[in-house]
Amino acid sequence: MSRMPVAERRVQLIEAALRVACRDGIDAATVRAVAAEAGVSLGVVHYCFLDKDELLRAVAAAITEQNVASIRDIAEATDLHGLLESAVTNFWAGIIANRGEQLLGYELTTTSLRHSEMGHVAIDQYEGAWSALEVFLQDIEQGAGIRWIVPYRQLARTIVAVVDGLALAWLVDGDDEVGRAGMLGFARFLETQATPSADSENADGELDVIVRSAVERATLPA
Amino acid sequence: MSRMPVAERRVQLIEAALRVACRDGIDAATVRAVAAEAGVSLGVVHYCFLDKDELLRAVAAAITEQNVASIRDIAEATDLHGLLESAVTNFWAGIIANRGEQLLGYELTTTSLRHSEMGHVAIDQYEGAWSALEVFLQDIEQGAGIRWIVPYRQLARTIVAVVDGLALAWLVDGDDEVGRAGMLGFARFLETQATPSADSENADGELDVIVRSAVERATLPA
DNA sequence: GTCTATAGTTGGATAGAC
DNA sequence: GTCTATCCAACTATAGAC
Repeated sequence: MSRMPVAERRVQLIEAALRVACRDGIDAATVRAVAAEAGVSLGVVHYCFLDKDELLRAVAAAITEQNVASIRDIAEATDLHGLLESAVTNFWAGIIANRGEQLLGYELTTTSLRHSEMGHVAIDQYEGAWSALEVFLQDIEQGAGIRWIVPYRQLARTIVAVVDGLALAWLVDGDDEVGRAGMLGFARFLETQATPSADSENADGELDVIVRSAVERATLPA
Repeated sequence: MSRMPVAERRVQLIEAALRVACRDGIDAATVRAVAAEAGVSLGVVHYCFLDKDELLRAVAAAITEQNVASIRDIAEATDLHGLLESAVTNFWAGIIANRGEQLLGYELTTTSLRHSEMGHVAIDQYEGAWSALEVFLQDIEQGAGIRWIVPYRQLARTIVAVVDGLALAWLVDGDDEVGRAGMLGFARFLETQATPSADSENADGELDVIVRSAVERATLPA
């Protein structure tokens, strides 16, 4: 464990803090617990980070980056329906596979909103998610040959809000299936927010989507 | 301050704890801080409550009851559109008027999900909201002469999820107007989940609603 | 019933040996 | 750079005086 460059040591400690906080909650992520998890002594943490809050901010940044990355990793598909369905399914699977991390995200948000030492953490979390989703929505327009009928940012905020709500409810009652159904229902709603783009290569198939959706009316269950 | 029945003293302490926690966050609601806020000495709190967690559980119950009550207090209106619009507007106003309490609700939820001592708090919060909304949805059916085309519970869960998501985003970025717009957009979506009931007294007017909504497509902004 | 005093823990941060 | 020892603050909880 000895003789390690500071930069490397920092990532080691951030990973240890992430493990502890995901497993036992943000309150359990004390400097002592993180040091023990990383197998280093107490002083090392204070040598690598100014104080506990700087360590927690680094952990929050790591989680946000991870969330943003998971938004980018979306399966490709030819039509809008299949694309949204697979995107939503994959995204939900990523959530329920990391309960501790998901919960930690909300703990970090509320902590940031209370304590000024945690400064911009909450804003960075949401700004990161909103921005990544804007890019994602633009990519879909290209890939599926559609145009969104509401502004990117507005739609991005809606997606984050619905996912947050479904994730919170799932954290509380643990019902995987209800959550998945809610996400799929939301995907159907999203279809109604798209219209075939003028320069679409397969405008006919896409037109079919928008017509169906207007008739069937999207059910947005949870 | 002296000579007060225990039951009365308990509500006094719960109110003090609520004030402190709303103002400074759940971590700041220590036994000491609550005692100081209530103007009693440290020992009194431990005399009225078994331990700190019992006090916090009582605070959580008070908040949940308050939330449930705010769901019941909904302005009356003749048609579905006006009813949903006023309900949503009033509800949102209640949220942004109590930022601290709203944030405390999420702090209590995450705390409950981590610490077994806080036991059923999170479940009680959501079960309470879901149940109250089920009753609300049934009342609307009577009042507006409609039938919901999805099960009560499912729709109730959707409402809680969307409100949670919008409230969280508002807590982070503080944009009252975007939040209000999101709520109103969601109200328009809810209209598409209703159909005129067979025994409606003014079936013609209600039919108009469902036809409009199917054509205009609900925009659910945030 | 109420208050003071204090026990017993925990955790952030630092000083100083190695 | 790393570890041990230690300080100091804040908190829960209780014991015992009044």
